[in-house]
Amino acid sequence: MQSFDFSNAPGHLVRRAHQASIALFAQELAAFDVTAVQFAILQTLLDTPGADQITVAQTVALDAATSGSVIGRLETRGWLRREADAQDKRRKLLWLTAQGKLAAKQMQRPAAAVQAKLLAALTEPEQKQLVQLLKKICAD
Amino acid sequence: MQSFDFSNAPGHLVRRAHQASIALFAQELAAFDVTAVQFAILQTLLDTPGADQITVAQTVALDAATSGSVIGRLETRGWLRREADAQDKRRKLLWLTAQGKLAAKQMQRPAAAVQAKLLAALTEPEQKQLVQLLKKICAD
DNA sequence: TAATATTTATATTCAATCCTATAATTTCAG
DNA sequence: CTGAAATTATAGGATTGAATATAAATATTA
Repeated sequence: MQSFDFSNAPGHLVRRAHQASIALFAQELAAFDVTAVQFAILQTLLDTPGADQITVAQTVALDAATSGSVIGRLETRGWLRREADAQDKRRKLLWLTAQGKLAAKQMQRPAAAVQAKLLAALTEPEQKQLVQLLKKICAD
Repeated sequence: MQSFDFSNAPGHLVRRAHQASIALFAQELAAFDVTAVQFAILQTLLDTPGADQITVAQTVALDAATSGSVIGRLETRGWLRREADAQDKRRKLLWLTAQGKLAAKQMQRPAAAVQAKLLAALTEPEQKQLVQLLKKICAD
């Protein structure tokens, strides 16, 4: 009945790949009860301690509102703390707690396993190509 | 500080690609105020009128709970109606309304434009390859 | 046939996501 | 310097998404 073939549409495939990625992440990191986005924020703060929320949001590709709520959950969890910037009182700077640092490092191995499993159906060169193609369409 | 390089992680790139896809969809189909998932359900019902919710959910890759709520919104919108199955009273069968059919068909052109724009940064062969690779990792 | 298991739909809960609006600051222009 | 514009954080609302629990109906098995 001439409907749109969304099963081959890249938008639909990307959505399904995202679903698979999220499910794998939850499975592999069940012990931490952490999401992929939370993990990304923790890794960012491992790299750049004291960053402000906006910078972290840009780094992990989130809008300010979303990053605020996710960071709030990480704070409640005791993995990071927010501190007002003395220079610019609008800003809140973010620091991992000791537990946050430890957890963030322990998550790295299972997070790498997620990536491997997500691409398990592809050959080595296909894996590299997929990453390159995705980077191209994600380039701002 | 030896953090995880999520900027090249396929899981993160897939999430960003999904974000881009959703944003493009909202932009190109602003006149319809419809989401990609809602669109997929409408196209499915264009193809298989009278399908039940579970079948539709599987077709568009949604769990039953989510499809139920999305379908409820489409019903409120007047684009489809739910009808109890006389044979199996657990089931509700789905049918597009006249307006639903019309809208679903009018959405096809802008939805195709979304796919084209999503892949605009890629060459023709790259586009085909990305779709093939995504299909591989999405294969159940 | 009766008890059990499965299927379907829905409600609830939580997280992620974005949008808009608002408040508080800071910066910039006149 | 003062008023306008931009920035940062947060609140509220809506949608997508999954998990869980429950209710209703059907199917299967003993």
